[in-house]
Amino acid sequence: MLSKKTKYGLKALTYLASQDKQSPIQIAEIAKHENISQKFLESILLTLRRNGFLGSKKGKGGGYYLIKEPKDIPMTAIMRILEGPIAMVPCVSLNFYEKCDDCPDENLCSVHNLMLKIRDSALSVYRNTTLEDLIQMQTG
Amino acid sequence: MLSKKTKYGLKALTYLASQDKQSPIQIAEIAKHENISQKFLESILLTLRRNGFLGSKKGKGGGYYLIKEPKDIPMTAIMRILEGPIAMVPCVSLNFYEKCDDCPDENLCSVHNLMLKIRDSALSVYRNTTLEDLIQMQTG
DNA sequence: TATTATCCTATAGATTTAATAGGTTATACA
DNA sequence: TGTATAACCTATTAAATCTATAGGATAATA
Repeated sequence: MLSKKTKYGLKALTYLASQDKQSPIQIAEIAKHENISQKFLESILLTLRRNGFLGSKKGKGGGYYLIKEPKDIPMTAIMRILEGPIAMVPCVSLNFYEKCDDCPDENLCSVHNLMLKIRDSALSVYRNTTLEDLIQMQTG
Repeated sequence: MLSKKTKYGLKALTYLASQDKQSPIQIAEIAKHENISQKFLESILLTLRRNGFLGSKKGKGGGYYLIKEPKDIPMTAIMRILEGPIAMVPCVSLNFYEKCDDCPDENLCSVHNLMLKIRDSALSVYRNTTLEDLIQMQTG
């Protein structure tokens, strides 16, 4: 299951990316528009800022804004920050690898090899999809 | 994340499918061979039996055995029973569809459309992989 | 009738997720 | 300079889910 955190984060990023003006957008506006708990969204946007996706400005007229061009933000990066590993098991994860406690030999593990395929299939989607593509999907 | 339940279930099925003899295999043997808690595995095999994948026999010489040919058991079926929906969000699920509370229009939701692609990519793997293929993967 | 092994329900413990609380800090502007 | 605004930050709670275990009931074998 995709976590609400990731879902809301993606929606917020899409909303920010689809704005014409480059002035900051308030959390409250995004939360209202996307039907998200404002406090929860607050913590999500904070994470995205700390990881270099968003900039922010405090006080009146403040809010959040994208730091990079939507076309330069691949889904792989966003997913890894919000959702964690793209792989379904740590033993096939590129960025979060961990050996299984059971399983003496990964190469002989049927689950390992199946999940390798699943990982690759997901990667091929995420690697070829940027935030800009997400906006396209939205409108068409 | 793939649940332990699914992981263990897949390992058990692979183990059963890779046996030469057609006599029942005891839970204890599978659990030992695959380093799985026997009681936990018990409940998993029970689920698989109730869903028509396994047959069982009680008493001495009893155990579990496959009902169908490994080549006739697609991963889609196993995953849906053990792990639940293949889709990461209910709104793109073929077998477990649910509308999102937020989201007035699915077609305009970027998350929806992204997860549609992810679902399709996973489906293409699961649909083209049977239990027999899992054994092949196992041996290299 | 004793032994074996599955069957079945309930429940406990652990972990993760989702959301809230409550205040702090920085900025704008009158 | 003071007030309103809006992000910043940590901690905590509430709910859900996952993992595992307990303890006996049932059926088959010999």
